[in-house]
Amino acid sequence: MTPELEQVLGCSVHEAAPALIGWTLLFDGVGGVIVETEAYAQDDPASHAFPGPTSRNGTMFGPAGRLYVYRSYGIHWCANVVCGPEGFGSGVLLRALEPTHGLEEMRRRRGAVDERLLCSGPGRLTQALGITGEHDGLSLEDPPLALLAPAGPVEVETGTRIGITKAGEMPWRYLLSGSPFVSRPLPRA
DNA sequence: TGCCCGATTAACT
DNA sequence: GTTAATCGGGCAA
Repeated sequence: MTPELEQVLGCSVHEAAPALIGWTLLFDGVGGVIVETEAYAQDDPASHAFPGPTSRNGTMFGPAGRLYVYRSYGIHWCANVVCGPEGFGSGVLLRALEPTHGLEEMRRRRGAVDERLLCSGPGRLTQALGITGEHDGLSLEDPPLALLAPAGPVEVETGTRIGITKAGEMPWRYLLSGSPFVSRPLPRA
């Protein structure tokens, strides 16, 4: 792993989740800038890793820098970046991208939709990039995946997580400040 | 072996 | 604002 990536993913998930905002995620040359993430720690009741390793979440207990993909509601795929020490079982849920690469490809996969709806949600993001359960366990550093560092400083905002029923009050959702590409805006301050 | 439920989305009223 | 679609994991029996 590059030192740059190691610095972001090697630490606690609560540092890794905000640190990933502003990075560019590509799958087969298609993707964009990460504008929304959520942290899922191993001792978090809302995390898949909470009950311990299973056939589904095994990737979360592997080395950092890999992709954990699972099926949600029997319909959608959701993608996470595994982080922290190996065997720790924590990950960062990728919730939204600002599309920058392969816009045509994304529109083809998602149908003709507004640009800001292409990747504004965990299920939409995977559909637009073509990520499925087959890609569970792939390294973010090797093709077809790529993770590129932000060019400059990134301003990050914090909120509560979405769509979960346990520990929903924990402020472990992170957004690129002011981005119109997030899945849901922050509640009015 | 069966039942319930979810880190969601899109299409309704 | 509400609800159906849809399937694998986790837990009870």
